[in-house]
Amino acid sequence: MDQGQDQTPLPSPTPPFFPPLNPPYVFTPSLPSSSLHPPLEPQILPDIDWVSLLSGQPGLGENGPMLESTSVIAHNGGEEDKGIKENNKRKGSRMKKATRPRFAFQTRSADDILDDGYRWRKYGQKAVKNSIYPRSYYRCTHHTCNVKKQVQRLSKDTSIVVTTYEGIHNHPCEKLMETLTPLLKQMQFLARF
DNA sequence: CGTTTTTGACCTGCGC
DNA sequence: GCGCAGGTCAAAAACG
Repeated sequence: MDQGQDQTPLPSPTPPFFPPLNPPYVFTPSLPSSSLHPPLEPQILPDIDWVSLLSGQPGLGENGPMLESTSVIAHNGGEEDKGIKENNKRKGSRMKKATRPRFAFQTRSADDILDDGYRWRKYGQKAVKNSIYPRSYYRCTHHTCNVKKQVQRLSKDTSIVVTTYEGIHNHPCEKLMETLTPLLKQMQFLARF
């Protein structure tokens, strides 16, 4: 099932998603380009315990010590990934050893699904303890790409969606290419004169 | 009819 | 060892 993606060299240091870049990131709002939701006021959110969040520790969360916070928000396979490594130390074929980079950010949005330019297929949904909202699991639909993301709405502040990306896309952003291709063609055409 | 979503079952790690 | 929680699989259903 898994295909040894771990050895895949990272194509670039660029985060696997668009557009969040520098954590802690408050991305407001993030809505599909086609949607017509009224814009929401940008707002600085309270700190979150990203260590717990990113390492998949129990208590992801919305309750408890979560607000004690730290600035660690992106994981790149370094020391901070202990939790992930432990979590993936499995013998089954479906597990990876995983030192995959993980990034998480919050979005104040009415939509759970952010339009980040990539296509995702949902492969699971789980009820989360102490949360009225389930967590959804998505995988990039590109056949050679193994990037995953988790999406969960905070029950504490229902306007906030926490999205966690895991892995790096090894292919261009489809939507970006869609936009750029006609432009490139036009440039090539003009370049002939 | 191909693709995506839904959802229950299964697997694993962790705490007690 | 047991139960719980998180993550994934995979068959069936839904959708375009």
